[in-house]
Amino acid sequence: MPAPERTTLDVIVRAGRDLLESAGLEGLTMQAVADRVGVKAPSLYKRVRNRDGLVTLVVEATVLELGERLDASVDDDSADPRHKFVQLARAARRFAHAHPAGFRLIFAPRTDLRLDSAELVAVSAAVLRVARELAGEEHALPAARTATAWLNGFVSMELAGAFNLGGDVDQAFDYGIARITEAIARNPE
Amino acid sequence: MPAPERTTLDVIVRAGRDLLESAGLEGLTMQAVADRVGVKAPSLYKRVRNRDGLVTLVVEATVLELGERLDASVDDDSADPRHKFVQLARAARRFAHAHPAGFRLIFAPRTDLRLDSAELVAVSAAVLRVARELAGEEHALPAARTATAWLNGFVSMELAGAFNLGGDVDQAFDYGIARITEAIARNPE
DNA sequence: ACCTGAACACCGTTCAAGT
DNA sequence: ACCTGAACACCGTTCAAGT
Repeated sequence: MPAPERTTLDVIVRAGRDLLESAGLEGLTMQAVADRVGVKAPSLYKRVRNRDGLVTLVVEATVLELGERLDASVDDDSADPRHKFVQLARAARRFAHAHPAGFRLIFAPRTDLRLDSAELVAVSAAVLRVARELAGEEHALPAARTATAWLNGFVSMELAGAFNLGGDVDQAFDYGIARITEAIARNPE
Repeated sequence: MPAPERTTLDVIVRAGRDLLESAGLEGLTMQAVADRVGVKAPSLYKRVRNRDGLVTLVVEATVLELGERLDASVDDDSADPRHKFVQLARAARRFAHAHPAGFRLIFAPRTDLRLDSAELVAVSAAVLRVARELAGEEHALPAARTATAWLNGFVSMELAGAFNLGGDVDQAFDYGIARITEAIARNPE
């Protein structure tokens, strides 16, 4: 009486992420996930506590991938922290465009859903490193927070369509990067 | 064969806003709203197209109130645009703390829900006015966008608990205001 | 040890029937 | 003209029964 495993937690989370992007959070149903992975809905409860648990796993996977993308985006050889900061910001925005629903969920979590601090640290690592170069050791944390807040705010407003009123959004983004960089840099010139 | 009106659209929207804050978006159900206003769920469809329509009305009412609060927060007699900006930012944050779920919904809208530009203009009016004083006529729009993005980002991160890692959040907010003001002001000194 | 069908509670929505 | 009960489709979740 063995029992063939007909799916995997990884496959389930992958299906969840795909559904989130293609059908929104409300389209991420247990039945839809089950269909995708070729199983009946009740079977999912063998790998996942419940729907909220699955959503949490989806968000965590998204945060982890974002962290990797950010890490990979900075050119460590560069001596110009301003340029590194631009690279970081552009990479984050690119990720948000590629995974809008997942990105939104990171900072607009459902009431009950709370991110592990480990994951948050993972995303902040790259930002903190560049912020340290840019603002100096003792201002690194507030500088990183200010930059992250602006970036998150800009992108979520963009995704929400709040910039429809005219003007080139790419240009507005670059303007914002320049201003924020200047604001947090040690010696703006 | 008349028909006594047993509720009002206003009462329904009010109930929706209360439920949103006390029970979250998923607690804002047609049945819960119906219970609150003393009617059965199907009757709500006389005043509201469907649940999404109700949520839209709730968000619009929230945006309108935020706009009023922002307008009321700036001291028009003051000659110091920097101070006006601080007042604006603090008022927005106060509003977000008082209506966290509603505030989140403004810039993290559901997929299908789109804000009327009229409402967006209402909120931005006060911000644009101060931005004009601060950054000059031709930089007013990008300055207002940069400031709004930071503010929205800071508050949503705060509401999401992303600042738990230590440090005084009030202090971080004031630090951020100062930096952003400096970044968008015409003549930072 | 995993999978499924059946069942339950709950939700959004429609509609015929009441007043 | 508004209100309601009944009904339907859909969802999350549990659990006994299969292999």
